[in-house]
Amino acid sequence: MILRTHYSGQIRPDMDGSEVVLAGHAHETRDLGGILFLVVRDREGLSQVTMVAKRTERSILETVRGLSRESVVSVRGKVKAEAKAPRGFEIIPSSVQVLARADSPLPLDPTGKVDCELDTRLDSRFMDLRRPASMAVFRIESAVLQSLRQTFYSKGFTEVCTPKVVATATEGGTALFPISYFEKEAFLNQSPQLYKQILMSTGLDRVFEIGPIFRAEEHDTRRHLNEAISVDIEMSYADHDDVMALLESAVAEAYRFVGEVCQHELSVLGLDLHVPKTPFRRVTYTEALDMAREAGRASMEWGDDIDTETEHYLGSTIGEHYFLTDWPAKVKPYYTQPYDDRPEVSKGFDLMHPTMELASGAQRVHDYGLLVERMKSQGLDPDGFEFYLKAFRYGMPPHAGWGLGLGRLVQTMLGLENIRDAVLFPRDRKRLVP
RNA sequence: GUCCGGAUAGUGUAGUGGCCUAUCAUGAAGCCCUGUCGAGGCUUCGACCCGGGUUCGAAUCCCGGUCCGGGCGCCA
Repeated sequence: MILRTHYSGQIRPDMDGSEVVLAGHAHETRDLGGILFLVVRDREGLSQVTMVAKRTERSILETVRGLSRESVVSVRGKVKAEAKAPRGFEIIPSSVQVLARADSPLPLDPTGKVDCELDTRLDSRFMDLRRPASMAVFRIESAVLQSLRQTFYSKGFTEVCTPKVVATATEGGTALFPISYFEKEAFLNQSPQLYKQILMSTGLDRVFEIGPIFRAEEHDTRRHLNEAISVDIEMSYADHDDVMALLESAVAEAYRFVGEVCQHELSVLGLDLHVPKTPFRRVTYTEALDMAREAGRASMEWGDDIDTETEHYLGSTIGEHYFLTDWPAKVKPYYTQPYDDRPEVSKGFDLMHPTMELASGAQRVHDYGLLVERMKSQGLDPDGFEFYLKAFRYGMPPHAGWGLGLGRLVQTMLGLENIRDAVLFPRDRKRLVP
């Protein structure tokens, strides 16, 4: 049984006369009485199947007339070049099989004739993804992942998988999800940070991980989720400048690659992708604060975290990707390396899109004594971190790294209003299903 | 968490106290139609988030709840 020989995108008018088998969803049928059209949709597009009533087998006509929208069909037939047909060809069927019948009414309209709200779409995500514009986002996301992996492998990185179930909640200030782990208390990990760093003491030197992170924060915005995919790297014998260079080239290359391999998806979305120019502008925290103050847009003191209003002002002023560097040490985590000559300033950085933060990273503290001291000064108890600190006592190379939010990268690349559009099955404060 | 806005057929919407037996589109069922491509024409079906209150009368006003959207906060 052959259920498909060609996708829609592979059929062309010059295949006139050849037999093909299409399979997909019944996008719509148009019955004009004497002539009947069935439009079959697969992941590459639409194909029209044409049946002239007088010249078509009765059983085929009955099957197609009884077809509910979105039923799954397999159509065997001959390609006929036809100027009157969409895309210049149509299929004259010799058989039409219904592989699965769809119920009616549908939870939303995949043809796009009637709008639907994000919440409705997410409730029936399987059906939403039949809309070409929704599917295109995730085929592009896949290309972004492929590109990022290619970049990392080409630079000598090893892909790793670190645990998502962890024992300690003392990693930092963010809220973690507690879970039951046999007789013990455990948590879902908020970041692979500590494990990436432990791996730097092994001599593996360059690692990356693409995996989920979990944050139990009550945030409820169009750029936050409680489960996200983080693209994380850690690199030995490198400083913050080295990993910023890697980050900007990885991001720019992802844009370039998507533009090359996702032309169909980009045209479905009506986008003309602009590859950001590297190197990205570097703006120090102090410069950013001065810019905002001069414009009367900031009431912050040096040392405060940058608030959303200031972040948006900077983004709209700068207008392209940029790095925010040289953050006050006290607003960055304990593992962020301070400058030798001015310890109140750190080698931490954020990668910013004009609309939001995409990534944050730093050169890390690799000196055991300094790390313990920094932990204590941020109110953490080093005893809870023994599994981590141990790796710093037996020869830890200097290293640096970053974590990049995949959803935000795709969201900003495609100009999506809500990060939920860029995640197949988003998890937020309210949504746990599907 | 907080502020602002919202919730009407399966979906998307109109409707600011009586004109609502609730609009339109899409959909579904049926009929007509040989080139549709958001096909067209005709008929039919299908809805006011939940609970209280005000009023002669509530989809509409008030209170509480639930859910949704946006801003901010939170996000080492």
